[in-house]
Amino acid sequence: MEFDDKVPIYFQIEQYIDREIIVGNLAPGAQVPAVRQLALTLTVNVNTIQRALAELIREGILVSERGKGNFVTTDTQVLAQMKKRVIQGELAGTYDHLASLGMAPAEMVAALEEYIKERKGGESHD
Amino acid sequence: MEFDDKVPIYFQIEQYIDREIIVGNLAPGAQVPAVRQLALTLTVNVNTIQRALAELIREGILVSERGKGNFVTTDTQVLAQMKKRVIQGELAGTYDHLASLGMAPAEMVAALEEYIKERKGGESHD
DNA sequence: ACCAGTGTAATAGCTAACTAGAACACTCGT
DNA sequence: ACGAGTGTTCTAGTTAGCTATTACACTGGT
Repeated sequence: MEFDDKVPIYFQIEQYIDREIIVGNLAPGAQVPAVRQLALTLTVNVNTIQRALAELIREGILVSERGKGNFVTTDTQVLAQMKKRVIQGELAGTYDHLASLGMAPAEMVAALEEYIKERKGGESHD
Repeated sequence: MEFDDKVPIYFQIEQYIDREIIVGNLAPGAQVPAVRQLALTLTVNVNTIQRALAELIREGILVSERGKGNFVTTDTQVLAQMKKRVIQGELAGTYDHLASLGMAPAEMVAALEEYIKERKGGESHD
């Protein structure tokens, strides 16, 4: 997996797992791949995986069962909150940044629409 | 100044100065505050300021004149490019993140509009 | 009882980011 | 020539993040 070297890997892994859950690749109650397996897949050290998972466990997103594995919580309330938090966080960051560039809310929407349009036009190559 | 401890301070300073230029607080040709002054204002070390400025100088956004100071370039072309790059980068990040959550472009626009609406409603407190 | 698979913890070492402090180089006004 | 203000460079030390490696603890199947 590729990481942005501007932000801690353990944090990016947290976000990665959040997304896997939101998208549905990891359903409520499902077992998360073993830490050693994740370490291989993401090509990072077990300790780094552990650090990411520890935070998710602390938040109640994951539940750890020693000797068995780590599992996605079945508390859909918690998962729904997490999803909302992730999306709101994304939008809030964009909003704040664009606002600090002197952009009005309406302009932000317009800019996003414009960006999407441009992106659709020229995404054949890569 | 407050920093996000998830990303290097020198990088956040780069972005801060980019924004000051885009907004117009730092006009083309204007002198940037002295490094020691910036260090005080932003409560970081001179070396950290230097590292941020060095990158901006490398990019041609700033021009360094030893003994005189650092100045915003008068090359409006470079500044326009920088502005576009900053805004596009912002939108691209949001787009990619939301797309990885399984969101379609139209939904992103809707989510942003929704967020703006909610924000307007409850931003009296703080 | 054993073993394979799992999570957990601890140690040691590396590097990037940041800080502190000092020294150096240049410009301008006097 | 000097001094104040500026950028530039260097050394030393701290901390956070990551890696490598090892050991420990628990579960479930045989």
